[in-house]
Amino acid sequence: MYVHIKIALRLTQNEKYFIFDLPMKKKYVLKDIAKLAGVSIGTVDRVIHNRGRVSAESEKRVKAAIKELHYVPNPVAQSLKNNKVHQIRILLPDPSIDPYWVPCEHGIHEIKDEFKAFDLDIELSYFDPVKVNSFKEAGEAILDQKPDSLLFVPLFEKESVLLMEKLKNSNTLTSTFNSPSNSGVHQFIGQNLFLSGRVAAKLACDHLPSEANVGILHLDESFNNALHMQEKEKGFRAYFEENCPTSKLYTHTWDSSRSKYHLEKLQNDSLVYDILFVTNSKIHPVAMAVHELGLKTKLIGYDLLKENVVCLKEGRIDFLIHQAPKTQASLSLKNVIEHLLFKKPLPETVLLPIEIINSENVDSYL
Amino acid sequence: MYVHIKIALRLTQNEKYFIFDLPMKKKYVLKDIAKLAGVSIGTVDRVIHNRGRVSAESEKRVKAAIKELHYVPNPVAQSLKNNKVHQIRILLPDPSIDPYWVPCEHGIHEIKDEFKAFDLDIELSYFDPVKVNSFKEAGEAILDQKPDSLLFVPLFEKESVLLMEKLKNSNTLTSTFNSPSNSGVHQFIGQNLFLSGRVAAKLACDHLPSEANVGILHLDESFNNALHMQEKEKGFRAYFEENCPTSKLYTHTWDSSRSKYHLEKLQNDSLVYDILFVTNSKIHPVAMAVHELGLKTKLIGYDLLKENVVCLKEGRIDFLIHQAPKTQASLSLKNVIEHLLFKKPLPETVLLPIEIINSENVDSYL
DNA sequence: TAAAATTTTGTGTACGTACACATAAAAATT
DNA sequence: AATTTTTATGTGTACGTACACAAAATTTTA
Repeated sequence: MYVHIKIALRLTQNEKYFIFDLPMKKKYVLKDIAKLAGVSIGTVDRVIHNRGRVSAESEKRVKAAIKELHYVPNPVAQSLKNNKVHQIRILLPDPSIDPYWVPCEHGIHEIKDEFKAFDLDIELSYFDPVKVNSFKEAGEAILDQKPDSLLFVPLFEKESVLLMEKLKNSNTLTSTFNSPSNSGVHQFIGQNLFLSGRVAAKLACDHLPSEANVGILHLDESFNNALHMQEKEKGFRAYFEENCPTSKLYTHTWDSSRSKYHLEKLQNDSLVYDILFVTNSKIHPVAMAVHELGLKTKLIGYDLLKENVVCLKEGRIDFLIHQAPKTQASLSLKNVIEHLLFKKPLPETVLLPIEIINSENVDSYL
Repeated sequence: MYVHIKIALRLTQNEKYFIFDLPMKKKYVLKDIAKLAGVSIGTVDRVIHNRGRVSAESEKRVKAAIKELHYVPNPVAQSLKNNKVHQIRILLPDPSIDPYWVPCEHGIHEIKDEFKAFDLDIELSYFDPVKVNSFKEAGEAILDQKPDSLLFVPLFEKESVLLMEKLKNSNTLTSTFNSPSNSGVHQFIGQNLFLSGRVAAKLACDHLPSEANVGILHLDESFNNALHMQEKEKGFRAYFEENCPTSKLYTHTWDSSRSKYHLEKLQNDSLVYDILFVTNSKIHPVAMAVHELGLKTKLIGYDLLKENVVCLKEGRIDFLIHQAPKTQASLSLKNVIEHLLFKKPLPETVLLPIEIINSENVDSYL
C-alpha cells in the first residue's frame, strides 16, 4: 500500500511543499473495506453495526473483506465522533470518618487528572460507613442523575443489591471495589480475602513456637463489612489447621480504642499471645498497647495507614498486608473510562495480588 | 452552554428525527477560543503551537481566552489527525537462553494486543545476554531503521552508552527497564536494587539465631549485569551491619549447575549456612541441592520462574522477591505508546515496589 | 405495465485538530 | 501615490467513523 507523504524542502517560508508517495505499512480503514467489497462506506458501516438495510449479498462480501484485511475500527475516530460528555459518579465511604479511604480519593483524583483532556464529568460523593441510610440516600441521589457509570464500594450488601435492582433497566456501567458483592455489578476489583488470611497465617507460623497462642482480632466492626473480616479469619484458620495444628487460636471482637484495656485483662487471665492478627487497618492502637504493656507479641495487620507505617518501621508491627485501596479505586475508574471512551472490554473480576509489607519494602509502596 | 441533542422519536424507520437543544456541560474547543478571542481557528492554532505569524495583540487575546476557558486540546482529535504509523522497536535478551525474560515477552504481546487497533508497528528482536557483540549488532540493526521509539534492556553499560550516543541527534524515544544505566535514556523502569537487598536481609534476619552463618550467592554471573547483583549484596550487607552485626556473612560466586558440588564442599569444611541469599533468579538448583544434602538452610531468592515457584510451594524456598519483569516490560511499552499517541508525559524513572512472595500469596501474582 | 411502497445503497456532513494555501492588512520601498 | 515586500489572518480540507438523508434499485400492488 502506498501512502501520501509530505516533505518540507522549502528554504523560505513562502515556498511550496513537495508532495509525493512512499511505500509504507498502513492500517486498513473503512474506505479500504468498501473498495474491496465494491460497496459504499455507508453500507460497510451498516454491516459493522448490524443496523440492517443491507442485502444478504452485500453483507456477505463486506464481512469477507473485513476478514481478509483484518479490519479493526479506529477507536480514536470512534470516540471523536461520539462527542458526548460521559457522566461518571463515584460513591465512596467518607475518608474523614475512616482514613482507610483516603488513598482511594487520591487514586481517583490522579485518574481524573490523567484524563482531564477528555469529555468526562466525574463527581465524587461520600457516605458514612457506619450508617446504612447514608449509603442508601447518597446512592439514590446519584441514580436520579442517570449517570453513564457508577462506581461504588458495596459495604452494605442488601442495600447494594437494592441499588442495582433500580439500575436494572438503565445501561449504567457499574464497577465496584474493596468488598465483593452479589449485586450483579459489571466489575469487581479487590483481593481474595480467604487467601489474604492464609498469607497472614503463613507469615505468623514462620515465627511461632509449637503450641503458640494466636489471637484473631476484629476491631471496630461497625465500620466494616463483617463478611470481609470473617473471610480473612476463615483463611487464617484454614492455614493453621493444615500447618500448625498445635497452636491455639482465639477470636476477639472489640473497639480499637479499648485495646489496652482488653489486652491487660487477657494478661491478668494469663493469656499471653505469641501473635495477634488484626483483620483490618485498625492495628496501630493494638501495637501501641502491646508496646506499653511490654508484651513481646508479634503483630500482623492490614493497610499502609500513616500510623501503621510508623509502627512497622519502629518494629512494633511485623507485617502489614497491603490491600492497595488506591490501586483498586484508580483501576476501577480507569477501566470504566477506557471502556466508555475506547470501548476497551471491562473485565468482570480483577483480583489484585496480596502484597506483603515489612519495614524495608514499605517505602517502595508509598 | 447549549449542545445539539438528537432524540429518536420515530415510530417507523422512515420518519424523520426531532432535533433540539438541551443545556449540558461541554468541553471547550478551538472554535470556542477563537470566538472568545475574536480571531479565526487558524490563529488560535498558531498561538498554541507557537508557529509565529501572529500579532502581539492577537496572541495576547488568544492566550487570555485559553486561560479563561481552561482550554486543553483534545488528544483524540490530535492523534486522529497525526495518522502516521509509529515505529517501535524492542531489544530483549533472548528468553530461550535465559528464561527470566519470558514474562517480558508476554507483557509486550499483551500491550501489543491492547493497542492493536492503533497505527503501530511494533517489532521485537533479541540478543544473547552472554554475548556483548550480539547486543551491539542487534542494536545497530534497529538504529538503521530510525524507529520512533526504542525499548531495550541495558545489560551492557558501555555498549548502551554507545548506542545512545548514536541516537543523540535523532528524536527517537528511548525507554529501558530491568537494569539502570547512565546512557541518557528518556525512561527507566525497574526497582531500587539496594533496597531490594535490604528487604531480603530483613526477611532473613527474622528467622536467624544470633551468630548465624549467612551466604550470599552470585550465580551464573556471565548472564547478568554484575552491577545489578552487587547492588543487591550491598543492600543486604548494609541491613545486616545495622541489625544483625553478630552474623557472619560470606559471598560466593559459582555456576548454578554446580551448586550441589559447592555446597557439599562447604559442608565438608564444616561451614553450614543458616540462610542463603541468591541474588538472581537461579535459586532453584540451590534449593534442590540443599534438599538433597538434607540441609536445613533457609533460602531467599528472586523471581517467579516456574521452577522457583514449585520449590516455594513445596517449602524448599522461603521467600522470593518478585522483580515483576512482565510489568516492567509492559509498562515501558505502554508508556511509550501513550506518549506517542496521546502525548502523555513520559516519567523519567518508575521504581516498582519490591514484592515479597511466599507460598501463600504466590498464586495471586501469577 | 404503471404507480406506489419498500428495500437497498450512496452521499454529505460532523466530530476537533492541524496545516497548506489563499487572502487581507500593514509596512517598506520605489 | 503606486508598487512591492512582509506580516497577519482566514478558509478549506484531511484524518476515520457515524449517521441522517437523498437517491437508486427492487418488490409489491393496483
